[in-house]
Amino acid sequence: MGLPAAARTRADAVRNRERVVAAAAVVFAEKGEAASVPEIAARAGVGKGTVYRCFPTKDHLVAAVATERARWFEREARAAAADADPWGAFSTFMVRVAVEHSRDRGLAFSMANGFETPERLEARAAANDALRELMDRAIAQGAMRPDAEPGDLKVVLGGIASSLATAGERDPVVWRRYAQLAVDAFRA
Amino acid sequence: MGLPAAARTRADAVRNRERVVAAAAVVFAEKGEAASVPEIAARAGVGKGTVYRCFPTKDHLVAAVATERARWFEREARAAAADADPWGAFSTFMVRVAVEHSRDRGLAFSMANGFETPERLEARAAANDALRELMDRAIAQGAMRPDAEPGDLKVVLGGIASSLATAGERDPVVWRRYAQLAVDAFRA
Amino acid sequence: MGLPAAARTRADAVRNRERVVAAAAVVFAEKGEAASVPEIAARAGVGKGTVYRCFPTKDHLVAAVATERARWFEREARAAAADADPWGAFSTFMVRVAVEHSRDRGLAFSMANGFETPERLEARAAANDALRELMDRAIAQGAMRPDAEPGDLKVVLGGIASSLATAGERDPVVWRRYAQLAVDAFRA
Amino acid sequence: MGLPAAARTRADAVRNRERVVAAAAVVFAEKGEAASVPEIAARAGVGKGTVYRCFPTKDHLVAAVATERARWFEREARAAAADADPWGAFSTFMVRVAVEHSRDRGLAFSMANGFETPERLEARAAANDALRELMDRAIAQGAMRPDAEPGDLKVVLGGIASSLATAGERDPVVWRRYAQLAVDAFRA
DNA sequence: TATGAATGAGAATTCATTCAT
DNA sequence: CATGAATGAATTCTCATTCAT
Repeated sequence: MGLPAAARTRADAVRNRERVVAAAAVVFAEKGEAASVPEIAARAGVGKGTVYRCFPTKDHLVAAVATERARWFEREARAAAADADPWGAFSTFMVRVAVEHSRDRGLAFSMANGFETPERLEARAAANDALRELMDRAIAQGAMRPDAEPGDLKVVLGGIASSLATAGERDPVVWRRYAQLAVDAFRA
Repeated sequence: MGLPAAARTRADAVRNRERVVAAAAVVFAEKGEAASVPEIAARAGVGKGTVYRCFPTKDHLVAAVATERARWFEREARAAAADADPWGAFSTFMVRVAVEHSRDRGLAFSMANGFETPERLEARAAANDALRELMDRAIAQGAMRPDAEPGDLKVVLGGIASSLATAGERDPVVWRRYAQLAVDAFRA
Repeated sequence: MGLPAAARTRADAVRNRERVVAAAAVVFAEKGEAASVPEIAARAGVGKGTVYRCFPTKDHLVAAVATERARWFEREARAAAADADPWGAFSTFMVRVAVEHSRDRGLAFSMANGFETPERLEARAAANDALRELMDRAIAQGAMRPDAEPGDLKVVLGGIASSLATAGERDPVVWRRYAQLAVDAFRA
Repeated sequence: MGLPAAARTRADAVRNRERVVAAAAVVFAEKGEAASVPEIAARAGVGKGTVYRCFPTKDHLVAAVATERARWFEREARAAAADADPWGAFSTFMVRVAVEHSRDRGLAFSMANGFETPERLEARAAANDALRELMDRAIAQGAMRPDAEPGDLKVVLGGIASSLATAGERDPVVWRRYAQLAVDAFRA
């Protein structure tokens, strides 16, 4: 009873899709651009074919990872916005993102590569909006330089992330330090 | 003529080595990680075998390019140090490095990859010293945050570079803007 | 309603089988050897599993298409036999078959490939008989070479068909020309 | 002394190239379109890479086989032209070609597939010229239908060949019979 | 010593076929 | 039964590296 056959079958498929995306995130984190589909499939515990069933192309898989990341990014921005102090909110957000980067070396890679699917564009736009709100408040407060833009943050923080990720830095303390450096770059 | 055979041979070898490194720099600049040994050899006008005679591995070749870059980095730092104003010197240096990055897509790549040869380590150390001098003067002047270190610069600027390089940004004006952002991160 | 469950089910199965064969014929006609099971299933509006329920192997499906073709072949031969003039009947038949080939790129393929099922053998034998009758009358009339056999026709016409099909020739006028050439090969 | 280094090295390469083409001809003869590069390489006793070194694409390899065939075709036509009787020459040529087909099942395939390289086009044009001469003489003699063209022969004979090849017919007697049938199709 | 031919591991991708739902 | 998700063998092609000439 309950669900139609199609929906039930999908439970499995969706679960596999998620496993593939998760495995891809891990492998990208470890190998960067050199990650191969066979390895991702192996890590996910599925056959290569399954990966290609979910994602027509490797780039689509990268895009899926990136989309997931953009959504997480937005959630963090919205959560940070709860802070009453605009500059504090921004600062907190940056540090949180940096620390997450220290946990997932693939974050930087996946955010910079892959096919631009509609979902990805949408997720990115939403994240951008959330971030802009965060920044606009800090600018209105007078704490942030008036010409700052969300894109700047992606370049500066994303760059730092890829730099530390490449260097293999895993200590969150270090990441925090650089997040602060990045935050300072946005001071009024 | 005048020279003994051995000397002539060695002269040839050195010249070949240089040609290969130069060609590699160009190809890495154009193709980034996707540069292949055959293409580098062709650009250098030598056979693949010659490349492998000079460098046991592709990674050693990357290291040679990176070494060259580190030396250039040092030269730039020493040149900037000529400026009487410490903070101005630092700022100039950053912008120059950033603009060079905008011209050479392979710079970020070669600085982050490849085997760590002794020459490379040495060149890196020398560049580091030059940079530290630049920064120490700015700190003494009171313009730069006291806890800044050369490594920070590599993370911040190198990160921005890899970020912009990945995005395919070629406009030096944009690079300059981000260089300034990076400079500001070091303000006292 | 009125019918017992088993009968209804079987009716469904038969209908599915027909849909699959029809779809396969269309897809073979369009793509030739490159036709894939997924595409055939999609065109038939059924799942891949259903195709494999009807036909244990892709080759069995090809055989089914070929069987259909053999039956059509027989019908054409019988229809042509209605012509009072034996040689005219033969000639008409050849041209009709050739023109059909020009419309269906998969005809030559399906007639030359696939598993040899009993139905297929039977259909082929029936077609052969019909053709032999057509030819025997032409031989008796004295218009056709006495040693001609149905198999000859398959070689000559089928060969021309595969030749033109491979070349991608779609103009029925051209096919007609070659049909005439083939007919002449059988002149007494 | 004697040859420059480049020419000497090439002796090996040329020999390999020929081995690859020969192996390809054999494998195409056996498997038709289904022939794979790894199998061809194995048969030639070389690595896959060597095949791709000689031929940038599988289609280029097919083209090389076809080019070889076209040259052989021309030689046969020129040889047959030595016969004083035009119709006899034509007839002899057809039979010879047919019998060769009976020995090499890949002939038909390779003549109908693959990339159109300049060499191939040239070889084909030359074969065409030789054939046209043969046919023009037979037409002038009054033995051949005046509208016959070299292209017709390719369709008719090539078609018969692919038909017999597909059927796996290896008996030269049978091929001769069909060659005669084909010849008759060109009678005035 | 320089060359580039040869090699083969490995990557992306497709598709016939099986099987859990 | 029907479905389509999963599988993995096979294919084409690339490229770092070795080695005969």
